[in-house]
Amino acid sequence: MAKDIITERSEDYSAWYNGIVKHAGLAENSPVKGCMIIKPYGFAIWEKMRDQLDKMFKETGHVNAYFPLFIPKSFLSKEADHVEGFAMECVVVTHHRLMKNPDGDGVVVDPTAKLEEELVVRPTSETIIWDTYRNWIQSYRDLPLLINQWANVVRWEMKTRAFLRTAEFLWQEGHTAHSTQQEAEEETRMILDLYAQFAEEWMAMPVVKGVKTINERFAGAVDTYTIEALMQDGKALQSGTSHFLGQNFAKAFDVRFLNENNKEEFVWATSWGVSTRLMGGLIMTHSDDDGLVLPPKLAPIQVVIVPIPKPNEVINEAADKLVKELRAKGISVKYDTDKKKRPGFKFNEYELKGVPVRIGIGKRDLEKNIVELKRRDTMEVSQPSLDGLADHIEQVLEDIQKNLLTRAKNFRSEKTTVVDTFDEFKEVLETKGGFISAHWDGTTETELKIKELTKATIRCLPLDAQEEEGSCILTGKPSRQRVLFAKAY
RNA sequence: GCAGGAGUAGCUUAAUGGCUAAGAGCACUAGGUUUGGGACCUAGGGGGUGUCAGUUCGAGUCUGACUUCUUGCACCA
Repeated sequence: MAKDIITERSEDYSAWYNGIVKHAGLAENSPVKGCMIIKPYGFAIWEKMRDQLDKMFKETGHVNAYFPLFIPKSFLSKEADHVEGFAMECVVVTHHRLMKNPDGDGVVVDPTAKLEEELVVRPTSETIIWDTYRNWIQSYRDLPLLINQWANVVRWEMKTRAFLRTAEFLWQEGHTAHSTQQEAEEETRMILDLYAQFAEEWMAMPVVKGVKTINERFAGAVDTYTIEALMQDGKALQSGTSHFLGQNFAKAFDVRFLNENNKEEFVWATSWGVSTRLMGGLIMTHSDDDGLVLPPKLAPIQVVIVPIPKPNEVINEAADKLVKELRAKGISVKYDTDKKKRPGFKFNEYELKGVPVRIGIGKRDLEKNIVELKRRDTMEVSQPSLDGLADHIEQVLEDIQKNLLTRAKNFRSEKTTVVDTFDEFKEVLETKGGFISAHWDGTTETELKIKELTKATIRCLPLDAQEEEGSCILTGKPSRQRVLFAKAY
C-alpha cells in the first residue's frame, strides 16, 4: 500500500494530487515559480497523447509547422479583445545581453543592450500566425490552410499547479483559414469531436461537449467550444477548446483572398488546442490512494512481469516467452529482473506508477501452469493459465480501458444534478459538488452574480441539451435550455 | 498580487538561542543472510539547515528582504 507515501484523497485532495505527481515520477518543480520539469515517466505519457493526437490531426488533413517563440510586442495590440485577454499574463523580453556585474559578483542585464522593439513570449500564436498567413493566402485556391503546431507557451499565472496551470506549458495549437464561414464552423466542430473522441477512447475520460458563454470564451473568438471533464473531487476541468474566430484575426491582420468570383474577402479562421493540462485530467479522473491509474492506451508500460521471488532460469524462460508474445501484439511490457528489490516492493512501486497489469510468476505458479495477474483498476487478482496468456492479457487490457471509461461515466452521472431553484443549487454545490444542470437567463450579469455568490461558473451550454422551457434559477426570467454549472479548476 | 502557513540529505523528519559531532528512518554503496505484498544484519558515503543581510559572545532556532511551495482570496485560460 502506498498510503504511507501519498496523502489519501479523502484527507486532502490537493496533497494527494501533488503526491501522485511527485511519487509516480511525473514532474517536479523548477527553481522558477510555476514552471515544472516533466520527468521521463510523465513525458512518456504525454508523448503517447501527443502521438495519437498528431495522428488524428494528420488523418483529418492537417500538417505541422513551427512558428517562433518570440512575438513583436506590437502584434499583440492588433486584435482588441485578444490583447485584453492576454495582456495581464505576458512575459516580455526587453534586453538581449548580460554583463559582469561591475559592482560585485554575478551578471546583470546590460542596460545598453535594450531591444529596439520588445518581444512577447507567446501566450498563444494567433498573432504571429495571422501575420504570416497574410503572405501565404491570396486566392481561394490557397484555402483551406490547415496547420497545427506543437509548442510551448507562457502565461504568467498568479496561481499555479503542476500540469493543471503552469506558467509554461506544452500544447498543440491548430490554426486554420477557410474561404467560408460554414467551412470554418465545421472545422471548429470537427476538432471538438476529435478532442472528445480522444478524451474518451484514449484517456478514458468522459467529456461534455459544449459552447462557452460570452464571458468564458476565448479572447478574440466568435464562439468557443469546449470539452469539460469532471474530476473526482467534483470540480470541472476545461480540457480542450476549439474556437471559431470569424474574421476577427483576418481583419486585424488584413488577410484577404480572391474568391471564385474574383471578389476580395477576409478569410474565416479557427484555432484549437489541448495542453499538458490533460495530464492533470488523466490523474484526477482515474487515480486512487495507491497511486496513479493509467488507461492501457496511454500507459508507457502496459504490463509488468515480476519474478517471484527472484529471477531464475525456469522463471526467465516463461517470462521471456511471454514478453515475446506480448511484444508481438504491440503491447509494451517490462520484465523486472532487479534482484535487489523484493517482489512486495515492486508491487507497490508499479501500482504507484499506474501500470495496468501486473503478472507475477513464481515456482509454485509454474508447477500449476498458471501465473498471478493483478489489474490496477480494480486491484483484482486472478490466476490465468499460461496457455493463451498473451491473448488473455490483451483482453484484460481492453477490459481495463473500457472499465475505466465506464467507471468515470458512472461517477459523472452520479455527480450531475438537475436543479430548479437557487437554494437547491447552493445546497448541491456545497454538499455534493459536480455538474449542476440548471436554467439560466442568458445574461452575463446573472452568470457573474452566480459566480460571485457561489464560486460556480457556467462550464458550457451542452451541445446535446434538449430545448426546455424553464426559468432562471437566480432571476426567474425565462430560459430555453439548461446549462452546466460547476466549480472549476 | 494580497493575507496566513512552510522551506533541515533524493524522500519523511528530529534538534529549550549554547559544548564547531545537526540526530534518525527510508533510499544509496560494499559484504552477508534472506525472499509468494514495501526483508534483516554489519560496515560506509551524503546535509551545515531555501538565498542574502542583520541582531548576538554564540543562530537551524530571533529580525528584515528576497525566493520557492502551500491554504484562502482576488485574477485568469
